[in-house]
Amino acid sequence: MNVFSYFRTVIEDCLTALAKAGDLPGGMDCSALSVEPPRDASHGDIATNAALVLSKQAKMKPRDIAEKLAEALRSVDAVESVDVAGPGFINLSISDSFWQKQVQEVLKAGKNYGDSSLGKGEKVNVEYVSANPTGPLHVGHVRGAVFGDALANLLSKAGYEVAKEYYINDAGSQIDTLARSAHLRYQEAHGRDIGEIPEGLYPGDYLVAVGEGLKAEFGDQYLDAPEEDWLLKFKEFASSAMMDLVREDLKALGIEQEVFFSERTLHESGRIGEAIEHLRSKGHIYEGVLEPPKGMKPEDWEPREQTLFRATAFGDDVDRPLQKSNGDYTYFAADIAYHHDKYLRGFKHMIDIWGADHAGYVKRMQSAVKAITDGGEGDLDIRLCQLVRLFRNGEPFKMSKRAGNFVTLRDVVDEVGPDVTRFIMLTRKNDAPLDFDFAKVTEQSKDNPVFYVQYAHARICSVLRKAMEAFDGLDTADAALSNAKLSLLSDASEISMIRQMALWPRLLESAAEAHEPHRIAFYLYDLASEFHSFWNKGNDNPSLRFVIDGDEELTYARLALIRAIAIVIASGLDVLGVVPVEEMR
RNA sequence: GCACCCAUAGCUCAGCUGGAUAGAGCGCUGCCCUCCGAAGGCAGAGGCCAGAGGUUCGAAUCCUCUUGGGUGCGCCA
Repeated sequence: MNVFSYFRTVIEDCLTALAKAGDLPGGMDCSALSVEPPRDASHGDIATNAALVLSKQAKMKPRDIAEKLAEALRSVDAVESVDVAGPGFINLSISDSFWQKQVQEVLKAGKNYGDSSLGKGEKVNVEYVSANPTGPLHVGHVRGAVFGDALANLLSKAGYEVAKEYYINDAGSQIDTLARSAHLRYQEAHGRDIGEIPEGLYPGDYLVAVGEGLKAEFGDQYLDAPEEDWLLKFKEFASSAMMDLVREDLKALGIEQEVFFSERTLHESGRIGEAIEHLRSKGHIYEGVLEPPKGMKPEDWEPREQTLFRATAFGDDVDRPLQKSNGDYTYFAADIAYHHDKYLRGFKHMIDIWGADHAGYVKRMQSAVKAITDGGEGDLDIRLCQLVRLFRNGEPFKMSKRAGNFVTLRDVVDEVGPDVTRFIMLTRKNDAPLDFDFAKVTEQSKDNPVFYVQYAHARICSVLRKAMEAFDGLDTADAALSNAKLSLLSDASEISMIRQMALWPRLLESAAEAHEPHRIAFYLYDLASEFHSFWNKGNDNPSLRFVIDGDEELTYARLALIRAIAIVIASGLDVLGVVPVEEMR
């Protein structure tokens, strides 16, 4: 149950009742009305701005509305007290018994607690990573990968039908380069000395295995053959080998996308031309000449007539070319066809995750989606992920791309593990740069949020184990715990912990709406913090410990409480794709 | 030149889509603990939310301008 939407309906019911009694006008628009936890705990549990928002419509002073509404709310069962504050806020204090009941709600719902129907089962396509298949994923891909995956999980928990997708950029000149690099390794596999890898080819030794594979596949038939004989075959072989690498890398991070969409197939099937014709039929395509960008003059710029998409009609700054001078389609043209395809597959909502260096591309893609979907009903949100800066013990990490020894995704995951990697990547807003220190992220201390959250979960598991030792035959299954005598949970810090826990459904929804999975990481930190602080109280005051010798009833109620906390932590970690641990090592 | 992103405590960052006296961690100061309920605890100081206007009951949040950083700018993907 979402406590806040519950009280929203309570408040709206009161307004309706007041309207019926003639104390307020009826049929008022309540859409701007908010029901939320007040920032300051001294303002009670729940605050609403109802009186302020309705003042104009009702043609009454906010305080007057507030007094009437407050009076009505006082007779609501779960409401302990009501007061009107400031310009007309209404603050509600909720009874302990209402909060205690939330523990039971969580235990009964389990991991499904907080799941929302916000998305109404609508389809959303989340596309992320989408790197060129020219080598293993490097560290720059990690953040987008984690972000996209967590966002997809988040949306699916919020009631959307989510597809996780990867667009394979296997049509460009990089793939030619890949094939040529592979050909070199193919020669090497036949025992030839290839010397230094020439400038412009990929030097990475991950291609050695590809060379071996090509040898096994084709023998020596292409050793001295002209490029046109083998280029196509080598492209296919190498890029598919690279995609296997990519998939393995992603799997190491716990990511498994269900659709891998090849750009090349768009070119081969004529789909790009179809998409352009579709746009042309709507009048969004023309042949024209672009102005050179002002302020910076490309050296080799010369006016040229080309096929242009009228992006300016959909919010972009300039119209965008769809064909290169050699007749090939531009990357953008293929991307239009790709997004058109997503739309035709039933995705009205699309989300792309890109690196921040592609920011300049956002407007044109969004305008294309508007243009190519019926009545502009498709919506494309593009989330940009900023750089990750690597450190070791505070020292910036040097890497040389030229030597091919860049830091790979696998380097990171192998060293710190997928859970730490994923959590840390989500401890910052996606559009803010992030520092990643190999030493700090694995440190077992309060300063490390991953540890702090995991530790809370592990501590709870350890308390449960301990309780089973202390009380013979104790049933710690959730179903049994939900029958605990929860009214015993009356200490202020117990209620405060429940309050924090009950924020989860609301937080999940707002994070989903905002497409901001990082909020979950911050929430989990706060929830863990509530738990740790209660734990610490038990150090000074033994009566606040979880396991109380000789008082099975109280122990049981506290077990129910912390078990519910553990469920919410695990549930949140699930969204982030992090496995909750049962003990620290 | 143009577009987009960013600017919050000394540092690193949150801030629930416009709510009340702006929060956390680190660092700093002062107390407490040395307990395996180990991988510390409690409290305190610290702010013109870059600056200036505007929108309204109400702005860190929305709009405009300025300053200062980042990214990108026709046939790369």
